[in-house]
Amino acid sequence: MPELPEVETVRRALQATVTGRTIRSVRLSGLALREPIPRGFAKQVAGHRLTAARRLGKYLLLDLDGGLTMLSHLGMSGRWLFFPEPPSSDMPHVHARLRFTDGAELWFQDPRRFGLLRAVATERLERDRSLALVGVDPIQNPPAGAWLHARARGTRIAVKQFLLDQKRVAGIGNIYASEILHRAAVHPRLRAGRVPGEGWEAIAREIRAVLNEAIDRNGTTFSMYRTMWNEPGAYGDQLRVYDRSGEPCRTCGTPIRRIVQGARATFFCPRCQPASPRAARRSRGPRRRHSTAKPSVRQRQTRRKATSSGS
DNA sequence: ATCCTATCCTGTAGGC
DNA sequence: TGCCTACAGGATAGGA
Repeated sequence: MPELPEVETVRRALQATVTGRTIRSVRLSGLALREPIPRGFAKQVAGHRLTAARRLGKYLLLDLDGGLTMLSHLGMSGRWLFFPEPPSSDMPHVHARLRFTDGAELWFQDPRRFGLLRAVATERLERDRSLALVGVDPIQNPPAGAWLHARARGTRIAVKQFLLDQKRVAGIGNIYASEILHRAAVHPRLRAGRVPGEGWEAIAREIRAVLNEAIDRNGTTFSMYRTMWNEPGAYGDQLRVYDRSGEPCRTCGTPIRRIVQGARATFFCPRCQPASPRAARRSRGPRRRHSTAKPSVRQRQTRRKATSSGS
């Protein structure tokens, strides 16, 4: 569920609320997530104060004093929930409850249990078996088009799959991969090794633009994602292709198509994202979104709607 | 080495 | 209404 913008939204909320608080005690559900929460977790973190909330790709890093870091991943359905005063009624699928010395609580809820929660010595984070596999973070360290181009040389996987691989660029998931490729005008099935340099320049540009715009809107709520304040993300209105199968492309009106790649849905516009570079050159003439001086009526409406509906 | 498939789990939407 | 199936924002072990 949560991709980089959703995780960043959660990180900011955690940074603003739980840093400075000291953990008094921890209760665990005992159910395994992606892997079991380690037995000693509660004892490790109890008594320590949260000093910072960081993020790497889709991983959240909650630093504690004393050189310890809580490493968490939200998987498909994970949420961190903060309660200044914890509710008396129980909630389902809560796997960890951190109680602070002031009575506030932080809960980790995860119905599908694909998430992750463990404590790692801060100085050993780079060697953590999960984090060690995480590639560059596109917000902290935006990859240049040439860098992506070089990384893609010789690889035969589709460019959509390339963007989903967390070992290269970390944080892009299934929604934003489709969105980035549409805005970059690159067909998702193109082999990454065959995407031309100008394609990678466009992809690099749109990775930054899409992720930053999504962060500005607190992410996308497709079905279950909520911010830590239980509010939906507002980027949903901005989606150009994701989950819009059959609906008109917001750029050219052509019906959006849904295909399956690696058992995941991909959405794209067959006209804006031609299957071959040759076809791309052929069709580039009539509609040049990025070079027209005047935004289209539709673009202006979208912009106005976005600014007026912002929280 | 690289790439692909299946798998973990629950909730929900849509078809009948 | 209820039952059934398909699918969902992720990561990864293991096989090809």
